[in-house]
Amino acid sequence: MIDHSADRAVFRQLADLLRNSIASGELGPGEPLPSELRLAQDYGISRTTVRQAIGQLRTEGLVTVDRPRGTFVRVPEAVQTVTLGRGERVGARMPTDAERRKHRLAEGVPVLVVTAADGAETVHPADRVQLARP
Amino acid sequence: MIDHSADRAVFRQLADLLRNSIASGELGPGEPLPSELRLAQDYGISRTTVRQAIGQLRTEGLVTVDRPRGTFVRVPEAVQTVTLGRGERVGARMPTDAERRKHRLAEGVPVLVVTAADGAETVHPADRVQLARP
DNA sequence: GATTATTTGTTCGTATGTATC
DNA sequence: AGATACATACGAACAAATAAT
Repeated sequence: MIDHSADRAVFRQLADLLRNSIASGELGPGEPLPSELRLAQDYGISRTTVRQAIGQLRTEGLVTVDRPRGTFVRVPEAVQTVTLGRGERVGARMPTDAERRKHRLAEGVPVLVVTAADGAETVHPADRVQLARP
Repeated sequence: MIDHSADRAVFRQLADLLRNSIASGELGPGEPLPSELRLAQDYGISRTTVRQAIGQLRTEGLVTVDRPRGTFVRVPEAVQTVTLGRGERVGARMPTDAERRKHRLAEGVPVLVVTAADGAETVHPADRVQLARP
């Protein structure tokens, strides 16, 4: 499973394995990942390396951590559709730490930024909002 | 500058300091951050903790790393505006590791996902593309 | 061109804290 | 109370790539 002589870093290899398990449905939404200690023992690597791999998946928005219960495959949020006004433009970026706390955003979730004609910006959590052209 | 007795983790405090320096323009686009070793010495913390702070800024898309030259404040990309087709919807999410490499996306950059009426999805790098309602 | 110094990347180990079961 | 699990922080070592001498 893990190839220590490979070019790709061990933590990236583990992230790939876990990502594939999620993509294939082997690890479904809401299901827990094995604990960090368990993964470390199973693959014969340190807990530090396991945490790097899980950190990768967190930044990708694939898993959420409920400390100290465990790490779980993210469950998709209900998506609300917002209609775009005339002449509005849409961009996306990562929120800052302060924005994350303010809007209670999960890790790895971008924000949609809607810029009105007058330059006013509105921010929407990208895991709960989709924008539609009428 | 750093309060070890504070509630907020040391690496988050350092991330806040650096983020403020960037927001204020004290550290302008393209300018290098002090080296990890330098930051560790200046603030009397370990390099591990410095790396956590910089990792935070990387996931927020504020800095890019050019190894081993250093870590730099990100320079904004030229934005291309794409017009939305009729009935198309727009979402955003973080790219997977594979998508990042495929589209040569920098860290901390989300993708805009345009879903057509027939369900077909198109992906745009959010640092170079803005969507407009005609 | 070769060597050295610098800087980030990866990985290990250890310890302590905190919240949950 | 005790075990479990994630968070934070320290230290150390080596690799790899670039820059400087």
